[in-house]
Amino acid sequence: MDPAKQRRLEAAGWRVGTAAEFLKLSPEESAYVEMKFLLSRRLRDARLKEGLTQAELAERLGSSQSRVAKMEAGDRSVSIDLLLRALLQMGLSPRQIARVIG
Amino acid sequence: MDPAKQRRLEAAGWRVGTAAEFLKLSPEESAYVEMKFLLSRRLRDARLKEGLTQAELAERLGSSQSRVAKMEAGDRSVSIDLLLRALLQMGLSPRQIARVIG
DNA sequence: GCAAGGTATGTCGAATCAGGCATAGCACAA
DNA sequence: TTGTGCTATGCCTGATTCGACATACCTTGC
Repeated sequence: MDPAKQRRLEAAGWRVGTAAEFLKLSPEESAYVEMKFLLSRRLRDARLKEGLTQAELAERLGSSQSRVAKMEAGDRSVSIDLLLRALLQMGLSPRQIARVIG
Repeated sequence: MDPAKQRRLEAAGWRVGTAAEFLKLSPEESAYVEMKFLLSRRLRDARLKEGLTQAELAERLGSSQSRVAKMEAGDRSVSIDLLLRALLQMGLSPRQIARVIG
């Protein structure tokens, strides 16, 4: 957020902070959520790069369109395990995956 | 395995191969298992480096000694999610974790 | 030998996560 | 507008994973 906007909001009585602050996440929880977010975004990029729909990717993964949507959204019901398996299935190497989270 | 030993075994009628071959793992499955193994070994190293017993680490993680043993063994019942959370709890940064799997 | 401290293994009930279905939302062409 | 293709969301049910407990299995020192 740009500083000017933040000043305007705070002048209007709003408190401005990060999602982690709002949700009272510990540093470890924040890092976990961040890693998950990065992996989910990478999955979406990989799918779009191959010109696939969520349904097509789902079929390739042996899953469903709705689950792919949730994977890409970093939904609470999606584990990092699932994201990692999906990315490996998309042909990413462990090294490439490491670059995503590091 | 050293070549001489392999020759001896094969001369005795044994077939020699990798775990992945024996278990008929796809490349993706192999990579997944490998990542999990690397993470579990890193957790053990981190624990020993701090001079903790499994029980002490378990308490720090809000878990149990038996589960820590399984984490370090890369047991089937242990998810990569759990290993990642444990490593973050041990103070590793996402960057350090990336170096483990990459 | 055996006792103690640490680690591994098997099992359980509870919690979480999986895939799948239904359907809502959303953008765009006809 | 309506229809069509794609994506998002809510819920259900079964599978997996969780922490926990009991107990077996080492080592090491007595």
